[in-house]
Amino acid sequence: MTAKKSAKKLTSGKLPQSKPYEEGKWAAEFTRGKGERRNWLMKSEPDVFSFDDLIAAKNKTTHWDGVRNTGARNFLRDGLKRGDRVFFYHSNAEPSAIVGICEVVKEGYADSSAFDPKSDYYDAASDAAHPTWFMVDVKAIDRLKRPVTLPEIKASVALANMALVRVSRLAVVPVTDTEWDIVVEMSRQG
DNA sequence: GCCAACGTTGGC
DNA sequence: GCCAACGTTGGC
Repeated sequence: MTAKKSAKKLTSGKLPQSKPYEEGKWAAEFTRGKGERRNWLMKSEPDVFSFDDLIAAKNKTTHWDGVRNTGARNFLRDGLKRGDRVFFYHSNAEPSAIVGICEVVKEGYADSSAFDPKSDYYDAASDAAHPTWFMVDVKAIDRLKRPVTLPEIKASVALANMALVRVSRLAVVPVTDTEWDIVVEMSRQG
Protein backbone atom coordinates (compact mmCIF):
# COMPACT_ATOMS: atom_id res chain seq x y z
CA MET A 1 0.00 0.00 0.00
CA THR A 2 0.94 3.61 -0.05
CA ALA A 3 -0.06 5.96 2.69
CA LYS A 4 -1.29 8.59 0.31
CA LYS A 5 -1.01 9.57 -3.29
CA SER A 6 0.47 13.03 -3.32
CA ALA A 7 4.06 13.05 -4.47
CA LYS A 8 6.66 14.14 -2.01
CA LYS A 9 9.83 15.96 -2.69
CA LEU A 10 12.33 15.03 -0.07
CA THR A 11 15.61 16.80 -0.29
CA SER A 12 16.95 16.58 3.20
CA GLY A 13 20.59 15.67 3.08
CA LYS A 14 20.83 14.10 6.49
CA LEU A 15 18.90 11.97 8.88
CA PRO A 16 16.27 13.95 10.72
CA GLN A 17 17.32 14.68 14.26
CA SER A 18 15.10 13.38 16.96
CA LYS A 19 15.37 13.70 20.68
CA PRO A 20 15.93 10.66 22.85
CA TYR A 21 12.55 9.16 23.55
CA GLU A 22 12.81 9.63 27.30
CA GLU A 23 12.76 13.36 26.68
CA GLY A 24 10.14 13.31 24.01
CA LYS A 25 6.43 13.83 24.17
CA TRP A 26 5.79 10.18 23.38
CA ALA A 27 8.38 8.70 25.74
CA ALA A 28 5.90 6.32 27.34
CA GLU A 29 5.06 4.76 24.01
CA PHE A 30 8.51 3.24 23.63
CA THR A 31 8.66 1.30 26.85
CA ARG A 32 6.52 -1.63 27.73
CA GLY A 33 6.32 -4.44 30.23
CA LYS A 34 7.25 -7.96 29.29
CA GLY A 35 4.58 -9.44 27.09
CA GLU A 36 2.63 -6.21 27.03
CA ARG A 37 0.62 -5.59 23.91
CA ARG A 38 0.05 -2.07 22.72
CA ASN A 39 -2.55 -0.48 20.51
CA TRP A 40 -2.11 1.95 17.65
CA LEU A 41 -4.05 3.73 14.98
CA MET A 42 -2.83 4.13 11.44
CA LYS A 43 -4.32 6.45 8.84
CA SER A 44 -4.88 5.73 5.21
CA GLU A 45 -6.86 7.58 2.61
CA PRO A 46 -9.46 5.09 1.36
CA ASP A 47 -9.14 6.41 -2.20
CA VAL A 48 -5.52 5.29 -2.09
CA PHE A 49 -5.65 2.19 0.07
CA SER A 50 -8.78 1.21 1.96
CA PHE A 51 -9.51 -1.45 4.52
CA ASP A 52 -11.26 -3.37 1.74
CA ASP A 53 -8.01 -3.26 -0.20
CA LEU A 54 -6.24 -4.78 2.78
CA ILE A 55 -8.88 -7.52 3.06
CA ALA A 56 -8.36 -8.25 -0.63
CA ALA A 57 -4.57 -8.27 -0.37
CA LYS A 58 -2.59 -11.50 -0.31
CA ASN A 59 -2.76 -12.92 3.22
CA LYS A 60 -4.77 -9.77 4.06
CA THR A 61 -1.35 -8.27 4.67
CA THR A 62 0.45 -5.20 3.36
CA HIS A 63 3.63 -3.20 3.80
CA TRP A 64 2.60 0.11 5.34
CA ASP A 65 4.98 2.23 3.32
CA GLY A 66 5.13 5.89 2.40
CA VAL A 67 5.10 7.43 5.86
CA ARG A 68 7.39 10.46 5.71
CA ASN A 69 7.07 12.11 9.08
CA THR A 70 9.70 11.61 11.72
CA GLY A 71 7.28 11.21 14.62
CA ALA A 72 5.33 8.52 12.83
CA ARG A 73 8.61 7.03 11.63
CA ASN A 74 9.79 6.61 15.21
CA PHE A 75 6.64 4.68 16.04
CA LEU A 76 7.04 2.47 12.99
CA ARG A 77 10.72 1.83 13.67
CA ASP A 78 10.71 1.40 17.43
CA GLY A 79 7.18 1.50 18.80
CA LEU A 80 5.08 -1.08 16.98
CA LYS A 81 5.82 -4.66 17.92
CA ARG A 82 4.66 -7.94 16.48
CA GLY A 83 1.25 -8.79 17.89
CA ASP A 84 0.26 -5.18 18.60
CA ARG A 85 -3.23 -4.25 17.51
CA VAL A 86 -3.89 -1.44 15.07
CA PHE A 87 -7.03 0.47 14.23
CA PHE A 88 -7.31 1.08 10.48
CA TYR A 89 -8.51 4.65 10.08
CA HIS A 90 -9.85 6.19 6.88
CA SER A 91 -8.62 9.77 6.66
CA ASN A 92 -9.84 12.39 4.22
CA ALA A 93 -12.99 10.31 3.95
CA GLU A 94 -16.71 10.95 4.11
CA PRO A 95 -16.81 10.51 6.99
CA SER A 96 -13.35 9.91 8.37
CA ALA A 97 -13.64 6.88 10.61
CA ILE A 98 -12.05 3.89 12.27
CA VAL A 99 -13.18 0.97 10.14
CA GLY A 100 -11.17 -2.09 11.04
CA ILE A 101 -8.68 -3.89 13.20
CA CYS A 102 -5.27 -5.14 12.12
CA GLU A 103 -2.32 -6.79 13.74
CA VAL A 104 1.36 -6.03 13.35
CA VAL A 105 2.89 -9.12 11.72
CA LYS A 106 6.32 -7.68 10.91
CA GLU A 107 8.15 -5.06 12.93
CA GLY A 108 9.83 -1.97 11.55
CA TYR A 109 12.15 -2.44 8.60
CA ALA A 110 13.48 -0.19 5.87
CA ASP A 111 10.82 1.38 3.66
CA SER A 112 12.10 0.36 0.25
CA SER A 113 9.90 2.88 -1.55
CA ALA A 114 12.39 5.50 -0.35
CA PHE A 115 15.08 3.81 -2.46
CA ASP A 116 13.11 3.79 -5.70
CA PRO A 117 13.69 6.91 -7.82
CA LYS A 118 10.42 6.21 -9.63
CA SER A 119 8.41 6.13 -6.42
CA ASP A 120 6.45 9.11 -5.19
CA TYR A 121 8.12 8.38 -1.87
CA TYR A 122 11.68 8.39 -3.11
CA ASP A 123 14.16 10.03 -0.76
CA ALA A 124 17.72 10.33 -1.96
CA ALA A 125 18.86 10.79 1.63
CA SER A 126 17.72 7.31 2.62
CA ASP A 127 19.78 4.30 1.62
CA ALA A 128 19.59 0.65 2.52
CA ALA A 129 22.60 0.80 4.82
CA HIS A 130 21.22 3.75 6.75
CA PRO A 131 17.51 3.96 6.06
CA THR A 132 15.67 7.08 7.08
CA TRP A 133 12.19 5.68 6.68
CA PHE A 134 10.59 2.56 8.04
CA MET A 135 7.47 0.49 7.56
CA VAL A 136 5.72 -2.41 9.21
CA ASP A 137 3.54 -5.18 7.85
CA VAL A 138 -0.01 -5.32 9.08
CA LYS A 139 -2.64 -7.99 8.61
CA ALA A 140 -6.39 -7.37 8.63
CA ILE A 141 -8.10 -9.13 11.51
CA ASP A 142 -11.65 -7.81 11.63
CA ARG A 143 -13.87 -5.20 10.16
CA LEU A 144 -15.64 -3.19 12.83
CA LYS A 145 -19.33 -3.95 12.94
CA ARG A 146 -19.78 -0.36 11.87
CA PRO A 147 -17.34 2.53 11.38
CA VAL A 148 -16.70 4.74 14.36
CA THR A 149 -16.52 8.22 12.92
CA LEU A 150 -14.30 11.11 13.84
CA PRO A 151 -17.29 13.32 14.80
CA GLU A 152 -18.45 10.59 17.19
CA ILE A 153 -15.00 10.30 18.68
CA LYS A 154 -14.82 14.06 19.14
CA ALA A 155 -18.24 14.06 20.74
CA SER A 156 -17.22 11.42 23.26
CA VAL A 157 -15.94 12.79 26.55
CA ALA A 158 -14.22 9.48 27.25
CA LEU A 159 -12.26 9.77 24.02
CA ALA A 160 -11.37 13.44 24.33
CA ASN A 161 -7.73 12.63 24.99
CA MET A 162 -7.21 10.29 22.08
CA ALA A 163 -3.98 11.12 20.31
CA LEU A 164 -5.96 10.98 17.08
CA VAL A 165 -7.90 14.05 18.21
CA ARG A 166 -5.19 15.82 20.19
CA VAL A 167 -2.51 15.65 17.56
CA SER A 168 -3.78 15.59 14.05
CA ARG A 169 -1.43 15.12 11.15
CA LEU A 170 0.34 12.11 12.59
CA ALA A 171 -0.16 9.05 10.42
CA VAL A 172 0.56 6.65 13.28
CA VAL A 173 -0.64 7.36 16.81
CA PRO A 174 -0.89 5.37 20.03
CA VAL A 175 -4.23 4.23 21.45
CA THR A 176 -4.70 3.35 25.12
CA ASP A 177 -6.37 0.10 26.21
CA THR A 178 -9.32 2.09 27.53
CA GLU A 179 -9.72 4.02 24.30
CA TRP A 180 -9.47 0.82 22.33
CA ASP A 181 -12.22 -0.85 24.32
CA ILE A 182 -14.50 2.17 24.12
CA VAL A 183 -14.16 2.40 20.34
CA VAL A 184 -14.81 -1.31 19.90
CA GLU A 185 -17.84 -1.05 22.17
CA MET A 186 -19.17 1.91 20.19
CA SER A 187 -18.84 -0.10 17.01
CA ARG A 188 -20.93 -2.89 18.51
CA GLN A 189 -23.75 -0.59 19.50
CA GLY A 190 -25.73 0.63 16.49
C1' DG B 1 -11.06 25.28 -1.37
C1' DC B 2 -9.71 27.13 2.99
C1' DC B 3 -6.88 27.18 6.69
C1' DA B 4 -5.10 25.71 11.51
C1' DA B 5 -1.59 23.16 13.39
C1' DC B 6 2.76 21.96 13.23
C1' DG B 7 7.01 19.92 11.12
C1' DT B 8 10.98 21.18 8.23
C1' DT B 9 14.25 24.16 6.01
C1' DG B 10 17.60 27.51 5.58
C1' DG B 11 19.43 32.25 6.36
C1' DC B 12 21.65 34.52 9.71
C1' DG C 1 20.83 27.76 17.64
C1' DC C 2 17.03 30.96 16.56
C1' DC C 3 13.15 31.71 14.01
C1' DA C 4 10.64 33.21 9.75
C1' DA C 5 9.13 31.19 5.70
C1' DC C 6 7.45 27.41 3.68
C1' DG C 7 5.20 22.86 3.07
C1' DT C 8 2.07 19.24 4.54
C1' DT C 9 -1.84 17.04 6.77
C1' DG C 10 -6.33 16.55 7.07
C1' DG C 11 -10.68 18.40 9.07
C1' DC C 12 -14.20 21.34 7.76
